[in-house]
Amino acid sequence: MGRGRVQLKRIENKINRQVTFSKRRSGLLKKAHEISVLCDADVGLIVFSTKGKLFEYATDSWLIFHHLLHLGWSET
Amino acid sequence: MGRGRVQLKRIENKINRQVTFSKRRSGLLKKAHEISVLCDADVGLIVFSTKGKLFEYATDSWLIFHHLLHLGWSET
DNA sequence: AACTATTTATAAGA
DNA sequence: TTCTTATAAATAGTT
Repeated sequence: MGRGRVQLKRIENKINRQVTFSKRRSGLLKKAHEISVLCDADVGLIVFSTKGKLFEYATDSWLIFHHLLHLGWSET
Repeated sequence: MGRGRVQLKRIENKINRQVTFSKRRSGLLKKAHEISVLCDADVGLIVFSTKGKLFEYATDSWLIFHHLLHLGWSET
């Protein structure tokens, strides 16, 4: 989107990478919220910056946990 | 987007909700992948359909796990 | 941090 | 349910 095409490769310029990260993180969290509301779906999203800072969205951690258990992840 | 404005509320029509879920899930996974590549970020995304079917995207589960440990989630 | 020119996502429709 | 198209929304580059 925007004024140029997106090349799906790491943005080498550090400033540009940080700015894009901030913009797209915001958009991603918004869309995670929208699909959960519109489609009544459980969603869990975690995003880490290069520096290890955590950003997350979750509809209901426990529902997701129960889903995972049902899928057989209890032994992990 | 599309031919009408989005009302942020549960789509009552089951067919429309399923169609929207399928479309938006695809878009969300794509954007999760894009931000991870463009911004060199670790991302974990899980989406459950109403029926409990799992869809997911993760850059590297172990990296995320290590991030979580660093944040003090080791006791959960 | 705001602004827009464009690209991208997608709601409806076929 | 896959393809198309009009339009809304996201966002890349700019200021």
